[in-house]
Amino acid sequence: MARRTAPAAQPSPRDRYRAQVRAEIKEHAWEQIAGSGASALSLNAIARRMGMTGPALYRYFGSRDELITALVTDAYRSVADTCLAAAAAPDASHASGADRLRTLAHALRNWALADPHRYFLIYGTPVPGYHAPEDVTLIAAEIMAVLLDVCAALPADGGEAGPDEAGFDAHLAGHREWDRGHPAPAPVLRRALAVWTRLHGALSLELAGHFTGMGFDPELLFEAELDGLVRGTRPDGVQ
Amino acid sequence: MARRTAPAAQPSPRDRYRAQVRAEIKEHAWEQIAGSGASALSLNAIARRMGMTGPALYRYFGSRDELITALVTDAYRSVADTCLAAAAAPDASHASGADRLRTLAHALRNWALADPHRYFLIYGTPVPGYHAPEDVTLIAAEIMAVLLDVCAALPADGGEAGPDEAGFDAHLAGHREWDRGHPAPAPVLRRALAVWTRLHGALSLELAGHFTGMGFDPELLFEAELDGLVRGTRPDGVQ
DNA sequence: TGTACATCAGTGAACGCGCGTTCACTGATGTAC
DNA sequence: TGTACATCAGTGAACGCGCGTTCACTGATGTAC
Repeated sequence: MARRTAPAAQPSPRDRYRAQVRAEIKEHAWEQIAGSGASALSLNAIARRMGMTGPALYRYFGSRDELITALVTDAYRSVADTCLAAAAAPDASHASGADRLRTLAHALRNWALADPHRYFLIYGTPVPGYHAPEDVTLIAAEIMAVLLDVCAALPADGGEAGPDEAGFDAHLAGHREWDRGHPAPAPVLRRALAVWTRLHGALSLELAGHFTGMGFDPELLFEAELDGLVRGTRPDGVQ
Repeated sequence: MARRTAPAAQPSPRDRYRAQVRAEIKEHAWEQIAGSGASALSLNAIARRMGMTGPALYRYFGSRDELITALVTDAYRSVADTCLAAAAAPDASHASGADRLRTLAHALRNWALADPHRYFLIYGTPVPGYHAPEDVTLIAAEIMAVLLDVCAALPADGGEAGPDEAGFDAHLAGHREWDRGHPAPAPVLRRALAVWTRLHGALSLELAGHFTGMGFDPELLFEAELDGLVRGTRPDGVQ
């Protein structure tokens, strides 16, 4: 009983080594993705770079797909942790909703800029034939929950919505299973979705290089969009 | 002189055949991209599907990269033509700026939904190591020009901009080489960029399947975002 | 209208390459008594 | 403390596969006189 044969027991040196090699494999995988994209990920190439032979990697990952799944899951975990940390920053409790949203957005942008390929592995072109495991949908829900919390803390949007905005609010009121029981009213849900899609829109075009050669600073565009989101669609919403 | 040896002369039967086979190769290429993604594009596989041998394709495309370039260029041309046609619709001259923007946005969405892989080939994860030819930057400029025209025709945004929005306007006023001489003031440039990034944000997340399982209708989200763009950031802007 | 020639689409063999994955194995590390 | 055994990381050979690309060629199509 105290023999530490239980699966969650203290890690043995061998376990420690395994975890370390697994991590090293993933690091090399990220480097390779950065250089040649996710679909060009090659186990043999990774092994070569690590001074090992290809088959050795099968001790650590059952297949190429399993490795990709681990990378995707790690990426999701990383962005979710980044968002959670930003929303729970030391001064978050004293901060206004607007400041919290700004902090969250900046954290997301910095995360994306730190490793664009990691961002695209999640939010970019879907890898054909690849289906994400269920874990990531849970992590994605964590991100949505944080986003909803922050948006709920924003000052209410005082002005009236446009017809299609109001229509979407009405629709959301009846299709909000995804909010996992969050008490926010439909306009807040819509605002959270707007935060997601607008920040992604500006960020992904920037990362993909669509603004290069246009001359303006993508960061300022991001800030301007964020400004609009913080202030709400109507100026009355300004606190 | 009249011997039609000039390059732009009437197409001979052989030229016609060449063009037809080239088109057929590209069609099969698109099918393959739809199934396995752009990076898995294989000349041999295309040839097989066409009942030919691999080397035969080298009569039509000098290399795999040349084929991809042709696909990218075609995709850009197609989306640009779609936008141009939408902006120049028969009733466009009588239509309000708001209606023209709606028409343009809907045309873009339909174009994207008709072939998501084509959309992602342009706006998705950059193909690593691939650099687009200069043609496409010219086509991209055409798209921006249409967008600027339509946005310039919108009723002015009556309300005052937020600090970061105003800051970006000031920045744009000094970094507008990309507008190719369009006379619109900076706020219009900003609005055009917002149209681009917001529609792309909603559209790309929808196409990538990030909304599946959330229960709401992505089209209504698109409409709501479009609503906000048409009405401007301030309600005073409503015509 | 008919013949000689040039053009060029497509073939088949071959090149070297890298891939994912399996399998039987060696040898080092850790465990049990 | 020492010996016998089990575990397991990593190797090397092999599997079948598909890839992009080249090359010399065949045979049909079109052109010129």
